[in-house]
Order: sequence, then structure tokens, then C-alpha cells
Amino acid sequence: MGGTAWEPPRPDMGEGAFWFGGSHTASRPTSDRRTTMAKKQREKKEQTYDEELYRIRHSAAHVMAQAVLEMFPEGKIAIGPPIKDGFYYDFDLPRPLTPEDLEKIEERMREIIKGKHPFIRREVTPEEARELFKDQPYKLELIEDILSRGTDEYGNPLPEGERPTLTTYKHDTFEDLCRGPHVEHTGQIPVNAFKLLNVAGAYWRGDENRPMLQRIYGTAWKSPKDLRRYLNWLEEVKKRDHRRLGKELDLFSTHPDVGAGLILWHPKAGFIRHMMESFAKEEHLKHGYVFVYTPHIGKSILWERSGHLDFYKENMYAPMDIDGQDYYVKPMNCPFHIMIYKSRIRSYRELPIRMAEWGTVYRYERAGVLHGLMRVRGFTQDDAHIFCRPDQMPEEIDKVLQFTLHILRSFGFEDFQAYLSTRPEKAVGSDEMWRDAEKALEDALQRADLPYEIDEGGGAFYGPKIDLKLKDALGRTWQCSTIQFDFNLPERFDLTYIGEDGKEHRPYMIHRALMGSMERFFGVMIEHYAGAFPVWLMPTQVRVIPIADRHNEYAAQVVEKLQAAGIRAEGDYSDDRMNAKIRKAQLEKIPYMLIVGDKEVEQGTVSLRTRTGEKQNNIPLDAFIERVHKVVAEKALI
RNA sequence: GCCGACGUAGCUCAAUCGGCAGAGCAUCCGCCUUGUAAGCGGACGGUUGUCGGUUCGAGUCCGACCGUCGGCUCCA
Repeated sequence: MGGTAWEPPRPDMGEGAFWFGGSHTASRPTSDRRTTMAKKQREKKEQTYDEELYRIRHSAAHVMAQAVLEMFPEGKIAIGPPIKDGFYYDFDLPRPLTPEDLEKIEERMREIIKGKHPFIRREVTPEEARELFKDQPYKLELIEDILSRGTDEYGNPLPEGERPTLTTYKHDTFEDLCRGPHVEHTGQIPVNAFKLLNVAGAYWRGDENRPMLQRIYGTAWKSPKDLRRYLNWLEEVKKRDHRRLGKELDLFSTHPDVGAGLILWHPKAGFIRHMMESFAKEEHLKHGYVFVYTPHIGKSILWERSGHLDFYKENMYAPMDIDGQDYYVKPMNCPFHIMIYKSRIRSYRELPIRMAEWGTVYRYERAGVLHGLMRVRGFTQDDAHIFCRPDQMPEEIDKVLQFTLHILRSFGFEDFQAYLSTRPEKAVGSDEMWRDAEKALEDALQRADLPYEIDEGGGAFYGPKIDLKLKDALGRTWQCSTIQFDFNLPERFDLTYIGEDGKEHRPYMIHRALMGSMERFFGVMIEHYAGAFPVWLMPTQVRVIPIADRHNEYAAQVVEKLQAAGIRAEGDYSDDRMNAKIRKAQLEKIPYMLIVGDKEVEQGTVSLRTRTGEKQNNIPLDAFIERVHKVVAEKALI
């Protein structure tokens, strides 16, 4: 699948973020995450922010709230912002909403919209506001926050220069605490271009200690055509869902008796993963990495020293008792790599050491967050730790970022978004180390000419990092790669090398994973390619289809020649009709089907049909072999 | 973990008010010998996720557990 011309991103991104399609995704900076944008990015975002859509969606949320309150007069309302692709509103209601309720609400919304009720803005005093919302505890909390903390109604900081004022917008019978903007009257919400999608639980203010509200998600557009396109896109997303394709293509499974979030890789996926890993490992060797292998468990003293039992314990599985000692299954590989580093004295001459391992780790993830291959409890990282001297650090960062892009591009990803996370308030390591590291990361990003955002204070306490998100064929972004400084572990484990001066020095340690985890990356690959992987990765590249069984012998000869040429080919000698064989191969997304019948036997040729529907009759086998060789060499799609 | 929904053959789904558990595909066995996405017929396949409860009787009602899905929260 090529890039879709129109690519609305998914509707589940950050709170308060407002996204609009086109090939650039964009967020309106209303979230309370401390995110500052690079200038380039900010300009891009201003261009794609669509105020008309914002108004429509924001207004649709108000109309929905009115409809819900009419249904449940005793209901409490929370917040209802526009988001990319739509809007939501959170409610505290006496009973759970059903799909039938949504239909009724939607119907009532249409009536309200047709009423063309004007949206009227007014400023209110704190006293007025408190009186107006005296039965709405969530609104009262927001009012106090706006007054005391100077935030907007979603708890986000106000734009510079804006004073905290209380404003409401009223249409028909519904008045809401709101900063706007809205459409002029409800009739400007396109009555046939919105749809309520689903109900979901959501904590008040995203805090799991606070009440669970019911959130209704809706989508709204400027025209029915846009809505139609969006709904079609949702269908396409469903078709590409890696969980569905994983089953259809017999790629992987899970089983309750094995355990949630633990993946069984079936032979086809095993083959593809093998190809991916072989390639990536070769590249690692070419790029100066050394491979290590380390155990899956380690004694508690190791995890105490690394700090994992202090800071990461809730993600670790309970220890097992071995000869009276506690052993833990590893959630990370770093302590083991460090022990290899520490196994002898290190000289400045042998740095950098780039220690890589396809390390399988296990992390406890709360049951509700598990999701196919994307979020699991056991996974294999393409992990490496780079130990280097301070003077080598900038170059190492540069190299690792280039290497990351090389690997990701090899797997067919072209669009990336980078996030640079800087020093949080509580942190280990000197100011100088942080400054140097952050500078090296940002310089590398600029040299790589990557769009990036800076997440001020978003780094871990032990070091700054770059996270790379890659964009798939549907324009959705996925976090896989991470390049992360660690100022903590070298201290904790007292890592040293002997410098030119004969004295001990502390090396820098950089943790990095390029694909991230094989599980997630494979999941992203499935969705990116909709299961039709590039030819070099496909377990079966060519299916030879004899038309009648008198052609089986010739088909077998073709298969043999292809295999001799290093192409993974097989014949379909079943007694299905040719049409059925084609359909079968097509459903398996096998790149090339070679059809052989009387004509081909006679002329010593093959007829080609690709999984994309391309047809070429009676071509010489050698020409086809040449084509496949080229496509494989280029890691092309077909 | 929390809110809500769901779990029937390998897969996709039926089964009225609580009254004998079904279809298509897949698989297997035959027949057919075929020209670019499903040829025809037959057979096999189930302790309705698990455990417990209500009932004369439970796929259907109730409870617990396991798992999945949509979100929230948290992350490769």
C-alpha cells in the first residue's frame, strides 16, 4: 500500500491535543505536558491548525452535553474538549450508558443543531460562576483552579499574556464554563457530518485516585464527505489491525494457559523475524558493535545495586527462591552488560565499547494496558549499551542516530518524529553532564535533519533521551527507538576506565534500542504493510500454480529453478482449481504467483500475477528471476 | 489496576421468553482436470472460556476467576 493521500491520525492522542490531517500531523499546544516545539515545527503546526473544525467540534461537545443532561437531569458534567478527529465529553451519570443511549443522544443532538441556537459568550464573576454551577462539583473545582492557578477550563496553562477570566458559553438551555471559541449558532455544526463513536471510562482529571467518569467520544467534520472518509479510514485501520492479521496470516497467538501478554510466534512470523534480526545483527557488526549473551535471571543484590528494586520494582515479577537466595527475572539488560564491562579493567584505548544483545525481558504490565504485540509482558529488545569517553560522546550519539535511521529505513519507514527529553527537576549527574549530553543529542538531531520536539523536563532522572516515533502507512505514529543517557548506573556500579593519565575515569553510558522491541516493531510492520511484507522478508516469495495436474511436473521444474536461484518458491499441487489457488495465494499475500498451463509448458515460460494485481503473460523465467533478485536486493515491496 | 462490553466448532458468526446447539469457511474422503480472487458431493468437528449458584430444565439468569475488546492511567 502506498501512502494514503488523506491521512487523519488516530483520535486517541494526548489530552487537549487537536489534530488535523494532511501529511503533517499537528497538535495545538494546549496540553499540560511541558512541550516546546522547535521553531520549524511550530510554523508547521500553525499552518495546519484548523479553527473552523475546532469550533465545530467544541460546539458539538456542548450540544452533546445538553442532550445528555436532558436524559439525565441529575448528571454531572466534567470537561468536553475537541480532539483530533473529533471531541469528547466526560460525565458522571447514575448508570452506564448503552449503545442505544448513544443513538438517542445523537438524535437529540440533531434536533438541537437544527434549532440554530446562538452560542452566547459572557464573562462571569466568581460569585456568579459558583452560583451558576452550584450543582456541578466538577465545574466548581475547575472554577477554583482557574482562579487560583490561572489555568484554562481543562487545567492547562493559559497562553502568555492571557488573564484568568471566567467565561461561559450558552446555547439553547445549556450553559457551560468555557473559553471558546464556538460556532455562531448550533446550525453551523454540520448535522450529517458528526457521529458518536463509543463510551469509555476515564478518570476525572486523568487521576486514577479520582472518580471514574463516562466519556463519550464523537467525531465531527465540515462535510458528510469528510465524515465518510474518516469512517472509511477507521475501517481501513480495522482491516490492518495486527491482531486480526496475526490470526488471518497465522503469524502469532497468545493463549490463556500461557499467560496474557506472552506471545507465541508461529513459523511465518518466526521466519520474518529471523530475516529481520539477521539483517539487523549484520548491520550491528558492520557498525562496530559486539554481541553478548546474558542470563534471564539475576540475584537480588544485582537489582539492588542497579536501583531497579528501588525504582522499578512495581514492573518486576516476584522473586524466585533458589538455594535460599532471591533471584529476579530481568526487566532490563543493562546490569548484565555492566557486569561484563566490569569483568576487567578497561583502558581508554578500547572505548567506545558498543555492547549489543537481543535481550528478552519481562515486565509486569497492568492487565488493562496489554494490547496485541504492541504492549506485552515479555519481549525482546534490540538492546545495546555504549560505553565511551566524554570526548567520544558527541560522535557516538551522531553515529547511533544515523544507524537508527538506517535500520528503520531498511524496513521501509521514511517518516519520523523525534522527541528530545531534557532534565527533570529531580536528577542525578552534574549540570555539565546534562548540558553536554543534551547538546550532543540536539546537535545530532539537527545534523540528521529530523523534525523534533523538545520535552522540557521530560527526561528520566538518570539522563536525557531521544525517542523516535515512526509513522506508518496510515500516518499513525509509534514509539520504537530510544537513545538514552544514563548517568546513574556508571555511578552505582562504579564503572571506570584508565585514562591516558593513568588515572581512573568515569565512562559515559548510553542505552539504545533501535527497533525497540521485536514484538512491537513486528506489530507496527504488520500494520504498516497490512500483512504484505516486502519480498525480502516473505517466507514464501513465489507460489507456482499449475492449471491442471498435467502441468505439475513443469511447475516443479520452475520451483526447482527458482530455488536454485535463491528464491523461496513452492508449488500448489492441490486439486483446487486455478482460481482457488490464486485466491489462496492472494489471501496469504504471497508477492508473486506464477501460473503455468499448456502455453507456458509449450513455450517454456511462466505467466506472472503479483499480489497487487499486476499481470504479465508468457515471460521468460530468467527475466522473472532477475526481477525478484532486484526487488529483494532493494528491499522493495514488490 | 479502574469503568464498560464481550467469550458458542480451527476461523467468522446464528440459536425467539430459560425448553433437543446450528450454518458457511477450514480440515479429511471422493468426483471434477480446470486460464488470473472460492467447481461439486460427503464425512469429521462442541462438557457453549473455567468453577460455583438459581431452576424441573441454563449457551441464555446470578457470582467468582481466566482471557479479549474500547478507553483511562502507565510504557519498548
